[in-house]
Amino acid sequence: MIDLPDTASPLYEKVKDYILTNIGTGRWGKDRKLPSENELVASLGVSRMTVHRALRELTAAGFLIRLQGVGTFIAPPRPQSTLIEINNIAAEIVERGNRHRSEVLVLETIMPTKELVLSFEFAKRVPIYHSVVVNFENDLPVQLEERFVNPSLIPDYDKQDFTRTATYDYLMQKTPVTEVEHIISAIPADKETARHLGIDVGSCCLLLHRRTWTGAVVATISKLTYAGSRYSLGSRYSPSGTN
Amino acid sequence: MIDLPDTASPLYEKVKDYILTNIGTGRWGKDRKLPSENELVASLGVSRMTVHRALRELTAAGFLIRLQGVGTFIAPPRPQSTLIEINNIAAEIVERGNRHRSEVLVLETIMPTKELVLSFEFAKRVPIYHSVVVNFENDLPVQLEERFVNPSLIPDYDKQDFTRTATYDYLMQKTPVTEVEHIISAIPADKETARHLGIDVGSCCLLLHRRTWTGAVVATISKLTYAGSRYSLGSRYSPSGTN
DNA sequence: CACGGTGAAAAGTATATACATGTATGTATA
DNA sequence: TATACATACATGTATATACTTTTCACCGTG
Repeated sequence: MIDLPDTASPLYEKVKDYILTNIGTGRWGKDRKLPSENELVASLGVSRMTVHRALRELTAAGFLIRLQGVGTFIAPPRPQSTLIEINNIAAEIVERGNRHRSEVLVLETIMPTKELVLSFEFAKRVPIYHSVVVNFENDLPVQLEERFVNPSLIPDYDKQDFTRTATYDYLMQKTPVTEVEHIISAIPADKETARHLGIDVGSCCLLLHRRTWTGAVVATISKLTYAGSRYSLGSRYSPSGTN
Repeated sequence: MIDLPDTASPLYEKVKDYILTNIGTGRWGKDRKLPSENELVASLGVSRMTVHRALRELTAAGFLIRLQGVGTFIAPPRPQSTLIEINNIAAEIVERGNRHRSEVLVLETIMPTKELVLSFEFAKRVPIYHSVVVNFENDLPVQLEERFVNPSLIPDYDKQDFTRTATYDYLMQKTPVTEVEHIISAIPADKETARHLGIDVGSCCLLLHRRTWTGAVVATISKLTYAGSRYSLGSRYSPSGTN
């Protein structure tokens, strides 16, 4: 029977520490397989639920991998995935020390097209909010922002003054985002877009398509068009939080 | 008694969804206080441990704040930064079930231009590796990849066969990346690019500029050009790992 | 040898129960 | 009036138990 330290911290934390220490010192490093829950129960003298909680939290934190029916293993060092951060354009502009202004072209309630109903994953056709806003950086239009908003999650969207609060800020304030989908592509500007952004028809634009979820419900669908010559999405990122 | 959806997901997940939805729709938004565990037990007809697990996980994910003896509250909205994951193009193509092939156009050692010396943050001018590769998805060229590589970190870059190993894979294997910088923009294809990607001069392309660091040293500089009509960067992301 | 069944072992989920600990509030007493 | 105590209620932790789901190894049969 192994003794856990006699500190004030809760038992499952002690178990977590015990496991992390054993991983760190390589005691289980051989085939990278940990003792089973029941073995830990026997060797540590705590209940299975407590061991389970410790293992579950370490798994959520990325230290372990668990396979039902097989066992618990030390996770391989994190596979590299490089990330890009997409920020609130209003905040970005202000952060660069420039002036942000927006112009509301459309703010209305519409019946969604069949496509939109599908994108929203609606069971039936219900009215949604629709807004089109142009964002300016120092009086130069840089982004055309079209949004479709689920009224069941954000009820008063159509009554806001988006020349004062950015649409993004309002949405973030109103509903928690649990999931985000992004698609970035490059497209030539159509007549409408060109007019609003003050660029030539056919010139290159960045198109950022975004869907956000709150729980299982699609909250917003956005089409953000950036004048390619005036804007780029940038980020600097430390994969493993080394800072 | 409230009915939870009759899906396959475990009960605590349904409870989490139920709570997130109620937060999203603002049903509890008034004083931002949630029903107590015991109230949820009564209204949902599940055990307290199950409710507790749901609440604990949502708290860990940053949606809730809990105070012992007081109650559970909706957390203030986080400063949201949405992330896009940029993957290895070869792996992405294979994952879609398509065939990946690459053609090496250039693989050489060069003296860097003054601009590159600055980008690499070199103190003096030293030779670097330079490669240009076209990546094909089912024999359709989708990405033109130009890389400049720091030889002090990746010594044998110029001796590799990049029709077999993707440049990305080789680099990731050779040196740990501690930091990544990305800039995405939309540009018209120049003559050279158009020729390699088999598209018209002036048609829209996604340009992804990337620098990677190993410690304080710039390891690679890449210029990835995607045919705008054939490729888009996509991602789906859960801000706080709620899944 | 190939195939399928069967059971053991592992993690996953759900519940009932108990007690611990922290907070707010109301009440009795000095 | 002010302090101390009792109490109710909130979340936090720990256990015992039971059942489910998945995987794997073993074994017998064709």
